[in-house]
Amino acid sequence: MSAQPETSSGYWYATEGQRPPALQVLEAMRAYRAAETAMRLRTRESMGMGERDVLALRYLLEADRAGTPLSPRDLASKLGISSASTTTLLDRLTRSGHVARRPHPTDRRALVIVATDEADCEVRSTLGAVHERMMRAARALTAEEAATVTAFLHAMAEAVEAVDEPQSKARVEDRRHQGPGAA
Amino acid sequence: MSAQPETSSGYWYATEGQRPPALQVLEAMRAYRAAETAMRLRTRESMGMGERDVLALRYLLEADRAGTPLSPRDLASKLGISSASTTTLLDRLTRSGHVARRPHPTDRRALVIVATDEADCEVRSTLGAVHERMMRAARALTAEEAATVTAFLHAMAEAVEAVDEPQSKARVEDRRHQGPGAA
DNA sequence: CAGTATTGCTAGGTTGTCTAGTTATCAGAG
DNA sequence: CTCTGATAACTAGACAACCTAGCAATACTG
Repeated sequence: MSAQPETSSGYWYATEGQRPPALQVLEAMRAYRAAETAMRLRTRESMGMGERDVLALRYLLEADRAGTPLSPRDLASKLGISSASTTTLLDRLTRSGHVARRPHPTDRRALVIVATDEADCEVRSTLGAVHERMMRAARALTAEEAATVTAFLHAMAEAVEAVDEPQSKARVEDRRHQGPGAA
Repeated sequence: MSAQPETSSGYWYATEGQRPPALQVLEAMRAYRAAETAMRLRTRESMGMGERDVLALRYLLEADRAGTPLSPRDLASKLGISSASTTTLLDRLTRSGHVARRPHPTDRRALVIVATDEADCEVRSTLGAVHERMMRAARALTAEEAATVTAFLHAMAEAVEAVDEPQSKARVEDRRHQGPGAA
């Protein structure tokens, strides 16, 4: 976690005891990410399921609430896994009592996956509190602050999303020598 | 993994005129997380390795730069995996030429893992640009804005971290007993 | 009604993780 | 110095979750 200063920037705040605000921000991002990852791990363990199962359950609950239940196909595309994996995932979730397969009202070869009340309660008890706390923190911001944070997060998402890939997923040897020296 | 936030949000506050800023913030958080997840997936595929391998490589490079190289044991605890998994992980990374096992200077049963220059270049070329863009976005903030964002992120991390309240496990009877990743 | 597309499931194979046990080395007690 | 327990990394075997390929049932279309 060494946040070393950019040598090119030349500014260094060591004597003031304060580092450049930009570094503090990025470090806060990292800290949040770490905290979230840890939370996910705890959830995963507490519910005795894998990461994907939790995510699938969240999608299902969300869809249930929205009144647009999901089929295994929808779930597969949302999760980015294959149809076969979705079948086994639903087997797991069905066996553990979190979801149920219902026949599709109009398409007799399709299914509708519904989350059980137990799953709803369980997810709510583990993730609802977290969401509530996050919401509280977000509500504590003034409108201006919220706008600042939102804009920044969008900028970050854009920064992460913009991938200029001069090289495709070809072999690695091709780009072993181009160090952008951007550090 | 682009979803429906734009449509739903636009649909939503079109009549209201203003949506609660807190919701916008939380949605921006979600959007950022999705973008980052997608980026990780791209990186993972571009480098032809698993998620953990990339993370391990980042830890190793970071430690190398800090002058405090890691042993397999350190890596295992940082990654939260077992000693055996670490061995196979190092086998993979060694075989692909990303790291090398060196003898520990003082402890003859221990090892020191060093990342190769190729790995350094590779990670820099894939993640360096992203980091640079993030840094630019962070630097674009005024000191006040940065303070706001930092404080908010810390609040969020705290919200996510404090999850140790008693959960009702009443409905949980048929869960697995040996969850993956159990420490 | 025939032909194609789609849905979910099954079979077989790959990968990454785990637990348990082994070997080599270290550190401390006698 | 030697013996004993702890530690570091590795090996072996098993398991969970994913994938691709292919199948039966059903929907849609000409």
